[in-house]
Amino acid sequence: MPDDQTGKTVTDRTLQATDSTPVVQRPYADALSRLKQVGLRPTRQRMALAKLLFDGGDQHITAENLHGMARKAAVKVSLATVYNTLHQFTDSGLLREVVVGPGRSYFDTNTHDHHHFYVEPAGELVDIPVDSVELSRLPTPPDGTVMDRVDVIIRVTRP
Amino acid sequence: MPDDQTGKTVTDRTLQATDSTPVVQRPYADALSRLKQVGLRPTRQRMALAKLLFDGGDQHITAENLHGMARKAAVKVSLATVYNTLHQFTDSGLLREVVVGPGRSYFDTNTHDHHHFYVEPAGELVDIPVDSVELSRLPTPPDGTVMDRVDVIIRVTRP
DNA sequence: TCAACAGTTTAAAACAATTCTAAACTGGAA
DNA sequence: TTCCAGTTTAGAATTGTTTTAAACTGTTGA
Ligand SMILES: [Mn+2]
Ligand SMILES: [Mn+2]
Ligand SMILES: [Zn+2]
Ligand SMILES: [Zn+2]
Repeated sequence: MPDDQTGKTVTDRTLQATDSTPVVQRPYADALSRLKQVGLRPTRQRMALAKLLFDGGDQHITAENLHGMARKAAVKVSLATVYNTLHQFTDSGLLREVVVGPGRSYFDTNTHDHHHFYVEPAGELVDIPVDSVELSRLPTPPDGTVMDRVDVIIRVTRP
Repeated sequence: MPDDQTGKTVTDRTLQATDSTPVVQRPYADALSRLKQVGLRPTRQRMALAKLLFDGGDQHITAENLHGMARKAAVKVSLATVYNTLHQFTDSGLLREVVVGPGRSYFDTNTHDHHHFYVEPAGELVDIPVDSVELSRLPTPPDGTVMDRVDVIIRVTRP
């Protein structure tokens, strides 16, 4: 049986994640299972990016930002691949894209229904728990269209 | 007394707007008064752009779009000035900027409190009257920040 | 086991939207 | 009129993203 990069098998790490640091564990298994889930080949680059994205808590990240994280983690991946991957992940529901400004788009690892504060001029996104916004009464979409999703962005500043 | 382009004075047209085509009238006076209101010099370019923007009903327009309208109307103005002007108008409250996608930003002549449908992939913005969305319960902004405005964008598609 | 091929990655160029620069111009005060 | 701060402009630069076409690699099935 051929080794992967670490020499550890997937199932090993999956089954032993019982105690300590509960938030992040089984990074390899998690990344792999996510890719399998959506039918994307687990290539070296996608695995590495998936780990960077999904290990640890939710994050709001830009393409450049993720590319920088990859460099720091000594993962060799081109910016084009970072963009490809982010879009593939978004299209398959692993990520959500949040647009806050012209030429400023974040990818959100939290795909649950929730909204955002956008802190200017810092350019920082902060989650709003879904139950702290109540959106009663929504309008009927224009004829011939169907509602895809509702984005609420609350722009805030530091005075 | 020197004529303006049309040979009509401002006050003339202001006072006679009583009947017919009620939506658009006194274009010159309107543009001028808006500029005065916010303390921007009524230059040839700003006046022309103000007319294009504020004559007629509310519109959602891009910079390129407005530049194109200016060309058609035989107004000589550079794209840089169009951008400058749109931002000055936005900063002084004459316009509102609506960001719908990375690298896609619209300027809205309707500055009242209202929301938007964004029709994809056409890239078309449609107003939602404010009273057809009810946003009960808003969250408290993060510490040290103050709420600037709430944007609701409902993304819809034609299936 | 390995050839074959579809899927993937990549450097580099291209692109689109926007901003910057530095020089020319102009509205309006004095 | 003169003068100057404010304005406009062509063109270059920047930013974020997409495209291209060639090289590479995971997976499959002989
Ligand atoms: Mn996208
Ligand atoms: Mn702007
Ligand atoms: Zn989020
Ligand atoms: Zn609008």
